[in-house]
Amino acid sequence: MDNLTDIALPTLNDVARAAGVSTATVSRCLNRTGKVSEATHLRVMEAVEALGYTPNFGARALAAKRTFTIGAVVPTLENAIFARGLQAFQEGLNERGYTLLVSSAGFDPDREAEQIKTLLARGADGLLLIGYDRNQKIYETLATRQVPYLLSWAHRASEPHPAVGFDNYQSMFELTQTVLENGHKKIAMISGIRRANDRAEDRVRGVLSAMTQAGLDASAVSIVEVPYSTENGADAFEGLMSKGPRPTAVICGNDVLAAGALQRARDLGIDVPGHVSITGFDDIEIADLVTPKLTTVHVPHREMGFLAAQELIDTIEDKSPARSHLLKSNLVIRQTLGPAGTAVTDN
Amino acid sequence: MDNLTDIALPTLNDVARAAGVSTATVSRCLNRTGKVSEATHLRVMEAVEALGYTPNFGARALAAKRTFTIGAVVPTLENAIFARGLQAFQEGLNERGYTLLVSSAGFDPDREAEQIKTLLARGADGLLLIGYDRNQKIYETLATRQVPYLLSWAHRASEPHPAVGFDNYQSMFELTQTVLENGHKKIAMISGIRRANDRAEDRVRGVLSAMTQAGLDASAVSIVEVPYSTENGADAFEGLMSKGPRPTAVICGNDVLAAGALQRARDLGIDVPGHVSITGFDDIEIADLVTPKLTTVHVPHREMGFLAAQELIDTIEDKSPARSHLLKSNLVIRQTLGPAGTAVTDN
DNA sequence: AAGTAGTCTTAATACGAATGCAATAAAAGG
DNA sequence: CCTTTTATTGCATTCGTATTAAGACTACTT
Repeated sequence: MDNLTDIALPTLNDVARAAGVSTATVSRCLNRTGKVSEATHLRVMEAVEALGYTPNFGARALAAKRTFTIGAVVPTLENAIFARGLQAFQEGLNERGYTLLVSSAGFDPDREAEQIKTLLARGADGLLLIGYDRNQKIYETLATRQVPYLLSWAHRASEPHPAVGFDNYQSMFELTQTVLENGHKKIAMISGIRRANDRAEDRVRGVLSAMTQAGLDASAVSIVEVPYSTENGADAFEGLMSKGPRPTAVICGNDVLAAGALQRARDLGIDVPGHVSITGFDDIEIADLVTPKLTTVHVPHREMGFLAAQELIDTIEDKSPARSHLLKSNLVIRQTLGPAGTAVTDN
Repeated sequence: MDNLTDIALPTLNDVARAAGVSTATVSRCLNRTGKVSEATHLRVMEAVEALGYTPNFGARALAAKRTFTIGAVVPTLENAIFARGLQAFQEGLNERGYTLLVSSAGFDPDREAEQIKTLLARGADGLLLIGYDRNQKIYETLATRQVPYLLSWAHRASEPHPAVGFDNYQSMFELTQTVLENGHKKIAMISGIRRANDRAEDRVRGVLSAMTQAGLDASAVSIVEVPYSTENGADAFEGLMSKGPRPTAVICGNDVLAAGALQRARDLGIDVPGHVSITGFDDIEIADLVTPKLTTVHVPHREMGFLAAQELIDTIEDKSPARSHLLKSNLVIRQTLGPAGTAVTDN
């Protein structure tokens, strides 16, 4: 009666005994590997059911050196765009019998490295990482241990690492072209922190490059760099509007920053897009909910997540090198972008 | 040269050999358990560093029957409110050396049960679950296996399960009282699906109860039940406004539904709060970004996550039964709630 | 009837880390 | 200098599952 206080989980052995077979046979039943007669299979499954047996994950990983687990390290889960991409990724994995292990690194390279190590120690069969920028050592570790990995959320033709993503530079380049076509000449940008973040970096480059190509002075663009948050977007916007000559368009590194900018514009009584145009990037739900609706770049998050899942699993199972895929983003013209100079300058 | 193709990870054994000690000693160094002399400790740590050793998670779990892992199953990660609460929860866990394993069940009870099983098989030392409503069998399994668990996001004095959360019923009751104080009599509600969701259920009860207490006919409240999404919120709102006598206030089950309703109101040219008042629940970022800003109930997500982490770990380590904590939510009066009957009825 | 080719099963071992118990070395006491 | 005591360290076993090589049994061929 005393040892009722520590009921042990049923093990393979228990199932084997209950079914009157060896553990090897039970194992084979559960993994659909090798031949097992119909009758035995049935008997085993009944025992499994009766005992409520669940395989011990640790033991299984130890013995098989496979976990059917994929690890993903994202910068943050607080931005809906990653949460959504991950959702699709997870669906893709589940379809093929894999489980997703997520962790977020808070845009901190050291924490990312740590999380990757943890994921590897947990026996992840493959890894999904966001973007290219990270310590070279991490890539070396991955290569040494022969862990299949895939980068996402970015795609640079010049990089050797396999990636399923879109071109941040090109996307922002095109958005900026559209802004310029609206007659804007004084442009400002609110960017995320570029250090250790190739996506932020590429987006800034896209803006500057479009300026230069249009014959404008790229160095005249005021760039404010802040961590992604609405609060920071709002403050950065206010800063831009309060000192020096006002820009007629503020290009934001993502929708979160843009939403913050828009909110502050409203609070300050600055008309958008009458006085200032604002653009975002990502096309998260919020872009369509704010007033006026945000002009932004739609990122194919679901497609990206799904395709990444397929590609990564293919790599793991075929042991073939992963292939890169370039997906298309597209402009979503809504309401926050308007022609320059239609409003009276109240400065 | 051939076997360079399959480089094995360093094991405890490798470290032991490199440091010239036994595996037992290395293990003790790594776990700060038992006595190890300063000198050996140093030597071992150097070997660990040199080999880039990381303990094998599966093996460790198998031998120690502890994983320092907490599993959490949330309905969805697409709603920012869970993502944020989880963020705080994770921080609380990390502080005490635990790791978080998240999975989302998409509001599907069967998937939730499945995810719980998976988490247990993975050796989670404890579980965080959202709300009370789930199959009794799950609670039985948890009790049998003696897995510490904690519920969150809800708190009902009447339930025996340990929970760190707030009172959904009471919160909505108070919000509704405030709505009624604004003179509203014709109320409608857009709720999430109530089946297998005690939070949604309690929120509806809160509304009806406040009506009754104010001497109004609760059965006159039109309740539309839809899965949480802005799209559904928008459609539900349009439905409410197009048939029958229009309500003067629409109470939404959460901010996502409310944001959708608000968006559709704008698209239909219905003034908020002039013609209709709208309220939300959760107080996610979006509530402050939409125009007009959403009147809602602020949920103490960070406090909840943090406290849940502490409580759960205490339970695991002290093996004492978990204690429940009732946290306070509070009304956030913004702009979408106004007095009833100020606008001309255009119906 | 015996050999043969299969088909199923089992016994035994490996996987990597933790830990109770035994052993050793060093320090203290006499 | 020998006996106790104490501080470290090592040996050997354990955890639960996968898997290989070998054994048992069946059915078939000749």
